Amino acid sequence: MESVLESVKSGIIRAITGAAEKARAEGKIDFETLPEFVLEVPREKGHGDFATNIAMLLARHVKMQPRRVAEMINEYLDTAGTWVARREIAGPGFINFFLDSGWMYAVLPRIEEQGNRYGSSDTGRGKKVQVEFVSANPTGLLHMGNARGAALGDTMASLLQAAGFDVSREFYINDAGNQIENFGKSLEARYLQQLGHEVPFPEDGYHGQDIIDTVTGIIKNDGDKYVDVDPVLRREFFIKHALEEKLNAIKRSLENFGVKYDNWFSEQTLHESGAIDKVLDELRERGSIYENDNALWFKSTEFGDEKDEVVVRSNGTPTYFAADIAYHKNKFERGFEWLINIWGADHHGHVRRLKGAVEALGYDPDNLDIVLMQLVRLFRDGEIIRMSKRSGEFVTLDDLVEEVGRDAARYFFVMRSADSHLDFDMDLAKSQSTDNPVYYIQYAHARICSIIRQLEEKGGALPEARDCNLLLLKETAEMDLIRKMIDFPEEVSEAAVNLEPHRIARYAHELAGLFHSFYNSHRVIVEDRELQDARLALVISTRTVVGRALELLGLTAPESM
RNA sequence: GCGCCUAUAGCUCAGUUGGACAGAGCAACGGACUUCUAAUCCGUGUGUCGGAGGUUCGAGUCCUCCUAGGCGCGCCA
Repeated sequence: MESVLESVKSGIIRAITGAAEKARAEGKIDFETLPEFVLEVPREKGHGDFATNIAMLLARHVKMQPRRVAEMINEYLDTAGTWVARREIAGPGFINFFLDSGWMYAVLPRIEEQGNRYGSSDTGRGKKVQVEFVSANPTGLLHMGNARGAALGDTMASLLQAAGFDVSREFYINDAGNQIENFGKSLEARYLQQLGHEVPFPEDGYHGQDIIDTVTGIIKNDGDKYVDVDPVLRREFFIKHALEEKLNAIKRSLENFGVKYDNWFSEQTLHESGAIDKVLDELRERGSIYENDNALWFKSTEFGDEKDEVVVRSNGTPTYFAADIAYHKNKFERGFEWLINIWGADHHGHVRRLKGAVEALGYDPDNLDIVLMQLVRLFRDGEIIRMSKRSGEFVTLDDLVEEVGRDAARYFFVMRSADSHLDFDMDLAKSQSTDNPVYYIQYAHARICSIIRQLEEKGGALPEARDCNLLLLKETAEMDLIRKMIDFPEEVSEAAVNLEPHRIARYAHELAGLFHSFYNSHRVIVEDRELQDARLALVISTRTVVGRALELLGLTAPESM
């Protein structure tokens, strides 16, 4: 359904187009095709509710002063039935439109009618999208980078769903390759060490306490029965056992963070099914692969990369990159029309070559978007928490959720755009004060619930917006709040299409701010029953929109605080 | 050395995709609770938009160069 904003704007745009064409028909101005003008909301309130730049764009073609063109168009402009009350020509040639404020009231019955669907749209037209995020190595615990990826990916997916895309959330499990071999060797060494054998620990092994715990668990169940087992079989067992344990822990952590996947995709299956060999054959046929030094290389330089990349090592084993190519082909084969990957910025070097590989396979690389997110720095007591496995100070996702809570953690991770470095202030995230944006937003929701409770205690009934005299809402604070809610559907689809969840974090904060202003200057429960009903309609809608914004961000909407 | 990202108020960051006088939060100061939750609100001001050129009616936004910081440049992932 067309939003309130869209329908008002499209009416004015039609009028502008009509005026330009009429002026041309009467020989006043001459142009072949109308330039792509915009009808936008000016920054300055004094410049009207909407403004168009059509005159400045046309001026270039018709070789007239922009203001003269504006006057011409203004003369032919018929804005009957568009809510436009007044218009002016200003600045270098803008035509500003001032609307009768009545145009805004329609949003309240709209929100009431759509409820939690308000803000959703058909922008995506059911396009199949896959968001792949976190995809952490199943050999360790989830760190801050994974946590930010989880919050960003999950929120993007929610936004895309709201914008009418058919979304699937996926986690790629790196359960194959060198690092897994290494993982197996580490487990094996720990196992033997725990049982008193003097064995060296692998040079690049996994030093964490967590794998010692895993091994202790194995010993508890099976004792020393693997000491005399063939090492290859032994490692195979350890890997299988440990991966399952780790993966379950990762799943639990993410669920605890409010993130649920539609699919967990195992890299190992690509090796076992022959998908990797197949995709390499295909690339070879297409001439994108060559042999050098007994290894196979992908010609990524043909796609703008700095150098070519090995896909099969001289020892015959495929690289991670080879698996990734097969994985992305698999994604397209599953019918996804738009692939979104969320990666840490330290992986940016792989973007070119993966897109190159996608292109080499005959797919459009523009259908693969790789969102790079900058790293997270944790602050506590004003100091950076330096995390390293060696120092032992290592904050995991579980630690973070336990310390600051899931809502604060999720909000802080998405409140900045992905490509800005994130300074995560643990003290601020924990504080239950005005400084904390999470509480600020949730408090707005709780306050509205409180008003409604008060009303019900007094035996009052909730009105329906369409039965209210909404014209009674004419205070600045009321109109600002209504105007903001009108923007919500566009805000959601813009945030979705541009993969910018921070816009919704910001929007929620601004909306809450407008509500708090209103709350402090006007009472809802008042003597005047008609006014009370109109204001109730206003705050009920506000609760819906704040609640929906919180929901999209994956936060709870408390009824009292 | 080459490549990618970043640079906006004292701090942390937005900036409607090229529009009019560049915004918000925090910090600072002063106010507002016998009334729906003061976890709130209302006032007070701050900018060589890192620097230099260019593109045009118009640049924080696009192009080039320079400076500073982060990251990457393995037959690791």
